[in-house]
Amino acid sequence: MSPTSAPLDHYPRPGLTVDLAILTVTDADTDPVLRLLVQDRESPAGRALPGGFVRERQTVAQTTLDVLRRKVGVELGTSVTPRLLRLFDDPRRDDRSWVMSAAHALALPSRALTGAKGDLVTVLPDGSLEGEEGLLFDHDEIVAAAVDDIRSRYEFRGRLVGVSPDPDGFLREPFTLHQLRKVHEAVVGEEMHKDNFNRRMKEGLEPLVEGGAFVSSSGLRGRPATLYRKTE
Amino acid sequence: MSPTSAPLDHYPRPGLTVDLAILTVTDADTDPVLRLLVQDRESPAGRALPGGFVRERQTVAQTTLDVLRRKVGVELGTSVTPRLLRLFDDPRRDDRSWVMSAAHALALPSRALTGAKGDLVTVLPDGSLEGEEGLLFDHDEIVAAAVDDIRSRYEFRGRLVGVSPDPDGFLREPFTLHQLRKVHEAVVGEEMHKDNFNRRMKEGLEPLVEGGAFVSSSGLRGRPATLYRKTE
DNA sequence: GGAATAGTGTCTTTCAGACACTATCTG
DNA sequence: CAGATAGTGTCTGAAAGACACTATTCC
Repeated sequence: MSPTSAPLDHYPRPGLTVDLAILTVTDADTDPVLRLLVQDRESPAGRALPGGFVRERQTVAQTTLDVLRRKVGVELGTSVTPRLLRLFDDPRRDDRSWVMSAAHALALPSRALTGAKGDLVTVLPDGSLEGEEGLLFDHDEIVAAAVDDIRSRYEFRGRLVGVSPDPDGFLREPFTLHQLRKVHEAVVGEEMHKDNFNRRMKEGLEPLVEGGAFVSSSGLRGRPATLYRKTE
Repeated sequence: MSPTSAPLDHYPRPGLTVDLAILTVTDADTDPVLRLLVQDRESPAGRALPGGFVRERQTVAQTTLDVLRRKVGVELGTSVTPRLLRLFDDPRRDDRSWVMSAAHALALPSRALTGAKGDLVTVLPDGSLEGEEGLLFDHDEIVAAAVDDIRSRYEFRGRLVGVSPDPDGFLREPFTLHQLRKVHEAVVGEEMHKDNFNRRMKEGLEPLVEGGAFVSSSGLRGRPATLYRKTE
């Protein structure tokens, strides 16, 4: 960064926005579905991801919180951890001005999105959005990158690579292994073997055995399942 | 990106620079060593990575080529593929102006860096730079991220994860498995088992058997090694 | 008892890690 | 021949995939 000559501000600068692909899992404890927040826009009319400019001397993290508050209508603490996907830098991507987008993926539990402006659209197993024709700008690309990103964190890729039980806190603790598996299947879009899944997940979990903490998870019949919470 | 209201250019914009952690392997075919390009600077005096501002309506890729030409003194085609590491966005990281850095890692064969301005500093196995006191700005962080990045692409992480033989073209084809292993060891900073390494790498290679294409690789004595080139 | 769900045991396959051996060259 | 390097064969252990079985509940 920074040139060897003195004047730093003599050249035109790009506008910089933060666009957020906000992913969540609705009904995580009963019937989990991976969904993405999409909003309506007016100036270029259509559907798009929430986003906003990085204001003076603000960071990307601050801008993320700002977008969540002003555009999404959700107040969140600093526990939010957006993941940078790519920098979208085609100078013609917005014909009104020279604007780059720092595209981020953000995974939030659905309870953090109650009352959020926009629609939670189902992400289909092939990664496309149910019922969406095509988003504005290059936002379809951002969505594809965000879905790839979250799936790569939940898939059993390779073997040694550890997959933590519920890294994004979609489920409220404690939860059963059945519930956890259904969440993972919703995110990845593929079914998983019950026994193998449980075997691997148990390493990052500890059972609640205090006073028969069991629950008849998915329905009415059947043996009650052990409740777990994350270790550490 | 883009707000719902009309005026787009009314707010201050950040300067945006591209900083390059240029990694290479010197003497790839004889005695490979992982090195990083570091330059002297004057305005803040010290050592730093090459970098430069993104000029009007330019892309990151164009800026990368521009930095390579003007700051490094190397002319390269569009085959260059920088990898975005992080966006360094602390508003105080440069006290002269509001400047963000899109930090990129770039792996180049040493022959592409002949005559480059700056020093090729050895990257030690622990990831530090031999003989460097500390780079300007947050460039030490960028170096750490770049070394992690290239190592993650050469390590055998997990099992199924394929590691391609020479993704950055450090070696000129054809090469022996011995040469290839020494290059991987130089990048990762750890020794590897000869037999296991060969077994895995052979999947991405095909032997040259035309007319006894053998070479006495690492020295003078011993059985000559088979030469390989990458498949596809 | 029967249906439904939870949980365990274990066999097979795959592949990394490790070791030992054979093969082919130079001097 | 000895020394050096290239290359192969094979055993072991860890972990995933798959299947079958047992356990506990509600009806």
